[in-house]
Amino acid sequence: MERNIKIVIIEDDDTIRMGYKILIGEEEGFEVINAYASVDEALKTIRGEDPDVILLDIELPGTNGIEGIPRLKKLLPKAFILILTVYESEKLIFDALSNGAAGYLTKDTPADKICAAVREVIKGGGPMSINIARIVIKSFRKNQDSPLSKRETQILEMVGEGKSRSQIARELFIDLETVRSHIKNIYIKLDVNSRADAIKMARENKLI
Amino acid sequence: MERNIKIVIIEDDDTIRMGYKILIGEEEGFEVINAYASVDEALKTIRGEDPDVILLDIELPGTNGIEGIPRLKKLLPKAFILILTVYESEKLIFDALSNGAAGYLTKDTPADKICAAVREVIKGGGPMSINIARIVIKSFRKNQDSPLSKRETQILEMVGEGKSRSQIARELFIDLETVRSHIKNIYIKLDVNSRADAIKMARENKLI
DNA sequence: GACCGATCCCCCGGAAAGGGTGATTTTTCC
DNA sequence: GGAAAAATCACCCTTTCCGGGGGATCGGTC
Repeated sequence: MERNIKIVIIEDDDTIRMGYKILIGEEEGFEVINAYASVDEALKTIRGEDPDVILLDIELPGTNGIEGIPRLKKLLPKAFILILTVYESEKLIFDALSNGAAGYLTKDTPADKICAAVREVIKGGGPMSINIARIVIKSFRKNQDSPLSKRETQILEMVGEGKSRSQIARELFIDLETVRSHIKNIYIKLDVNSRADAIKMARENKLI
Repeated sequence: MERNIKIVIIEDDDTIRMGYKILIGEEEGFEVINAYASVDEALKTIRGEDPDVILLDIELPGTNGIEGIPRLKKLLPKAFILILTVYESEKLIFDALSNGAAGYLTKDTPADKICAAVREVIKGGGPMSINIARIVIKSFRKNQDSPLSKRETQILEMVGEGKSRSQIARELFIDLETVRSHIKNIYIKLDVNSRADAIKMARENKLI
């Protein structure tokens, strides 16, 4: 028989915290070794508990969940952090994942699905709630009706890589003046007059 | 009773194509209205078939799946495209999703899971195989042990937004010369000597 | 005391950026 | 087949920026 999966819960709402603790603890193969009401509290003693997975809320008193991720990771580099929250904003999801969260679940997830996600994360997966996956996929999607032509898009991408006009000209085997023309047209279409503004506008509208 | 979900399969391997066609067709509520061996073939007649979901392979003769996505989307803007492939490279996943794919499944997915993914996609979800979700999440993650200091990272991010030294200086309320020093130090640490190379290096290593 | 990070200062020359105004050719679309 | 859009190249101009070199100071940290 395999060792139980050790879980720590960090969640400020008493009812929810205790609910999860009981529900997940009942599951075969899981062991909830502790449940904290804040990251700050957890940081004091969590090291010795050496959990496999940390279920982490985002809205917390003191250090919030997003900021908590790197701190927890520092203490427990091998632990997986699973975000468990009501928030579904693109920015929070992005911040959580770039800070090192291994998965992102919303709070409407039933206990058995949470356990499935925990198992998945241990196997190297990246569990996400359905609606989160939708947002993540959407964040990749380019705007299908861009005002820019293919060539313009391509050149703007290169501008976004920090390349100079002459570098772009060399790489595309076209004249420096041609690159200039394209960039000028891009500026007109996006109604900007600098590289920085063009990049910003393009990223905001997912043109690149 | 609800209308059946209309599916078109585009897959070049005869065996796999027929297999999916039969297995998915058997499922309650699904109707496989056609199965093509290539995108080019499909583009000719798929419009009239008006499918709800297109299951699309990537490796195909002629137009490949990635290039096929925008073309299919153009004919059928309301259809969802689900990638079904053996490939798990970050670039392909990224390209597929940015071209407008609604989900990404690997070919080890059993037929009933494919059907579940189809239902999910129609409800606005973004189904992904477990291993794909892992790669997607990993693509967000920043390098936790960057050689750059916080300030340097911040400035490099701004460089990546196409901002000039003086613009960065203004926004951070520091001297132009200070920005210079930071950028010089970034160049030394990353062993580069231009903005473009610094951005490239930083993105490749997920420092920004 | 040594080291790093953040801040600021000076030199230099060449390259790059952006604005204006044009042209030609090829592609695409109806 | 003809109009529109896209892609290509040209030359005018001024201002700014870039990267390389050399420094200094101050406050932490180890």
